Amino acid sequence: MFALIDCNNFYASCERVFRPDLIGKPIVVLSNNDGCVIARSNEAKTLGVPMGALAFEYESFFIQNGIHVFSANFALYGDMSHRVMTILQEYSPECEIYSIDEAFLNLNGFKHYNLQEYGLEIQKRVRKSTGIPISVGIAPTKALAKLANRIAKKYPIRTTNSYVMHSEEQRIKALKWLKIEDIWGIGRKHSIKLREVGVKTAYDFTLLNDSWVKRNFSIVELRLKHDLMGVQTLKIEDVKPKKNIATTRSFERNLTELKDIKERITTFAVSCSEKLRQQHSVCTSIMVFIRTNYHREELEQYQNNIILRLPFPTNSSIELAKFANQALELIFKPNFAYKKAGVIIMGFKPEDEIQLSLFENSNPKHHFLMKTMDQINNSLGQQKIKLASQDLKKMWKMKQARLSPRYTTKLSDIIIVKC
DNA sequence: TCTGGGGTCCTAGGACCC
DNA sequence: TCTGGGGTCCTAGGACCC
Repeated sequence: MFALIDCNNFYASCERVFRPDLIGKPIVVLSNNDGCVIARSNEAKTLGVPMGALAFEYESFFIQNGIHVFSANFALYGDMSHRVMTILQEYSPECEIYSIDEAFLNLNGFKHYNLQEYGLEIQKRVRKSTGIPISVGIAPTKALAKLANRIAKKYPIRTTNSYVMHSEEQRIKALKWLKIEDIWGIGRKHSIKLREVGVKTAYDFTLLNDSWVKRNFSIVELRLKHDLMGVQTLKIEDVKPKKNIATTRSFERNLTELKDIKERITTFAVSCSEKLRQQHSVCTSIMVFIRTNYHREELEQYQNNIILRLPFPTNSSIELAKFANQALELIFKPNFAYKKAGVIIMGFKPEDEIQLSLFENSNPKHHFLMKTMDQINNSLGQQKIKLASQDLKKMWKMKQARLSPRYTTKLSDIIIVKC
């Protein structure tokens, strides 16, 4: 059996942990730049706030309905996630952290356990230790555990969100209940295509012919089908080093000047480099993109991207910033109002297996310089040391009007308890 | 005024090899 | 009229996830 554990309304729940006065009250969390809603508490969902609701459109709705609004506080959510995951790892030798708020546990070999009670125990423990409410779905395969979790959320039993799918009858009933577009791994495009051939539920999907599924979709959907049929096809995955690393942002205002965008691109490249060094890799290609605001159709639009193959593999912030700026100059066109840009690095290799080139190589001094920079930034706080071409005056600030404190990661923000 | 950010995997097709 | 057979590697684009 597998368990899928999912934190309920994770970002909203994180905010509530440190604001117990908001228990039972509606909460929404906004995206970067306070643009749109990316998380909602159950109360906010009930009031009818949709996912992705535009903050400026809903401003008065929030006020009228007493909805508490937060800017995204990823420092807090990342740390809370780490705490939850650390606990979950105690409950199985094999744990896959699937996303910031979800994990699979392998429960094969737990057949003498009462899994219903085990699920409840995990739930209680996470709640007690972190304050985060979770849902637990337990079933014979990963895809079915996803489904069991959905049932657990939808039909809580006396305020507990835990469901175990033991029997074949339960499996069939659940599959008949699950709409095709709600299957994990079947998105919008696929569900439209499936509905066209009369497949309305997950159960219908499992009745399809294998080769038809493979031919019309791919091996991924075929594996999913088998997993839904109760045949363990998807396995617990190990953490793998990333294959791409991206830093992309919308700007809080339009940028037209090359020098302004250069500064942003430099900062994005530095951020990518830091993540790259953390996983001890070097990269061989870099992509830079820029775009105008595609939501504003009345303005003249332009977007472009370019991939540079680097003359040598590197993870130096200095070198990657330089290449990123070269790339930018190749695609930048004046007289456009740019709204978003990004840097994506690709083609990773382990940093201790670099193939040296006869002609040009990464500056060996950078290795030590970067190590020192990372150490300083890790101990004294991010961005304490920057490249001079970055924004030294802190001109750029994301719009984060309603940011909560970093309760768990910043010394001055830790709450004080008086007793 | 205002619209997020970061990932993965698969496939078809092209270029190349013998 | 008619044009082999068997491979590998790479990439862009499209689907999906949170």
